[in-house]
Amino acid sequence: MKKVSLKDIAQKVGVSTATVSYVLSNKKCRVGESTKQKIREIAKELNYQPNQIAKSLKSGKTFTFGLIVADISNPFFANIARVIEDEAAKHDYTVIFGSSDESAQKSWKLIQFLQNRQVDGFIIVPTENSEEQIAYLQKQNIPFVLLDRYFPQFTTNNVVINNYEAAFTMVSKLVQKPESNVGMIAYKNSLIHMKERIRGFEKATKKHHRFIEKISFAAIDQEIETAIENMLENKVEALFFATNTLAIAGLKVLQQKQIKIPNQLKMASFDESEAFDFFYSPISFIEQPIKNLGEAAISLLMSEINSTQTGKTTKVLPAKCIERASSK
Amino acid sequence: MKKVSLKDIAQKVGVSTATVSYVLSNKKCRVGESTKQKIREIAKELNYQPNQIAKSLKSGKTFTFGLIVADISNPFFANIARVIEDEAAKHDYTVIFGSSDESAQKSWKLIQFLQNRQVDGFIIVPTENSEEQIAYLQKQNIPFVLLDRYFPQFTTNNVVINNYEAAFTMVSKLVQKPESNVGMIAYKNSLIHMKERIRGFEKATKKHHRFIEKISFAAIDQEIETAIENMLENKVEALFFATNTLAIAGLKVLQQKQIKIPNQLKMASFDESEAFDFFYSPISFIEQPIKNLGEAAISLLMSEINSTQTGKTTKVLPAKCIERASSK
DNA sequence: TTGAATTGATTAATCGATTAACCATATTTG
DNA sequence: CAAATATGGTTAATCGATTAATCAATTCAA
Repeated sequence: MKKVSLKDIAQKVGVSTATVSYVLSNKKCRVGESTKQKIREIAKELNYQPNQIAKSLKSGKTFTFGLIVADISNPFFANIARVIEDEAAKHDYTVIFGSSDESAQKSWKLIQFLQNRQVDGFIIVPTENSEEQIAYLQKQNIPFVLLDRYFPQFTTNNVVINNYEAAFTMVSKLVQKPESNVGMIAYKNSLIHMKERIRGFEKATKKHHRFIEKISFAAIDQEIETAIENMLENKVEALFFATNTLAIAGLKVLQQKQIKIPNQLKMASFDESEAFDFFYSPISFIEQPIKNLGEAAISLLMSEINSTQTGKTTKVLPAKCIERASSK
Repeated sequence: MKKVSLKDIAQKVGVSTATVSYVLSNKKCRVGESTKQKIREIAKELNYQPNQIAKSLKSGKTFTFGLIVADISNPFFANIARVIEDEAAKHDYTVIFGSSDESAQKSWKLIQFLQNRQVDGFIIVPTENSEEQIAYLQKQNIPFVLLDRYFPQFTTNNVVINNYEAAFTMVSKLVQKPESNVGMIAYKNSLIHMKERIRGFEKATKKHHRFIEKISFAAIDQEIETAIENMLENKVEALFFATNTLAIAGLKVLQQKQIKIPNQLKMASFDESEAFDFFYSPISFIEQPIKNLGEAAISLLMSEINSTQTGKTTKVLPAKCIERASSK
């Protein structure tokens, strides 16, 4: 069965499509009450649903946002996606999402793909080496907000957390004994959020012997094992993980090696994970304000779209250190 | 800067938009080599990107699927969404998703929303009381596949797991001592997947004293506590959870009450969770073949769209019982 | 040399909804 | 009573890409 269009209603009522359009869109226009009623009646009877594609073509607006995250199957991003979905719905927007897998190439493909579908704006968790993509969006005057990370050299709308302070605070608590060996496991990644987390770690460990291992996103499982082994060889007494994914992978190795936490090794991590709660000694972690992040992103994007703001805004939200058994 | 259209290229080259369209879509049509070259050149220079909205309006196809899951922030659905995204991309389709929160009303809104955006097909995790929605899609001849659950009274394309067998197998292992008290915590939900899981539990506990508590999805945290307390009062020796969400919520209560697993209480659950691995006695669980589920769903949907199949198909995939310390 | 065939490109309709501009009647107003 | 103003609608262009139908100019065959 083909979809019902304005034309079908117009024919059945015996008026032009224009009249039908005026009535159904409640435009203040001169149409007789009886015709109005009849049109509404028939529209309901045929269960008329306006074709948004046609509307979009005419109006140039799709009421759709593109959301590009690193990986939707990562709980952090899935949760953010959920918040963004809900917030967007409040403004009658839908969300189309895609995962970049931290690959600039995939990210670029997604941007083009979504742009061809005329999304009204983007929320992007940018990958390494995606600077030209950001420049492109800027040049095209497409509204967008960067999330979780950004490029300091560009003036863009950003929503991030205070990575440096959060890392500093957490690590300070973790490594109270000076002169001891301490370690951090991070991603091999030049993006600001990672740099800031490392900077926070370094600031907090000035008086320690520190070891930093950098893992590449694409080969976590392989690289994490050697990284952990190196840490153990260096006899670190405290270990800080830059993300939940790294921590989970690391914990698996530590468990295999039967390292007791926190007795043999104290630890803490960025981000949440249900697993952290159920570990025999609950893992200390830095809780990101996911709901606020999503809300801020949509709010910024909306004001960008409605051009209610001049210039660009960077929102820095505070993360919370949750100290538990693993770091004491 | 406005987007580049066929018209812009046509003007710059000095030909009609028709010619440009023929050249850029590689239609076998009589156009001179020199004009072809020039058009391609200018198109590249202006970075022409076809407007998919316009294409869609003309062709009636959007190369977009609508995916409705219960909750994208649930790892099970997030993982499935990821697989579906990747599989769809292989066929050059995008995915628009939404969360129904197990509410038929929200689900209906999403369906209408997505249909107005002319998605070419749906993958739906149906909620309770959404039978009319399924009937509607059938009447409208819209291609769709039901995932995780389905309605036996409708002949539809379904992709599910063998809930009954999986539950039976797992529970059989869990409750080897006959005559003992055993319990199951499920959702208050009449959908087939839940019924089947309960049926499997009942089949495996014929010779036991069994207790079943049913929790409503919207109030897990409140209801799970009393449910667990009831179980403890009834002195159950083994407890089976119908989903990972229930298990996680239940474990939190059990931990509060300092119940030792499996010494005081053996347990197992449906679905995976990272938390299961890190619990002091790793939780036994039923592993769903997420990748296969997503692949099967897209594969069915594609063959429905290309009408390469007659009639409807139900794919039942086997789930795997992973036995670990918690159930021994 | 004239009709047929080939080449290279244009015209115009179409998808569905919107909306400025216009056209009939009917009703007031001066 | 003629001119002005409402009232109730219709026409046609538009958004951008596609494509059947057509046209003009050239080349070829008879």
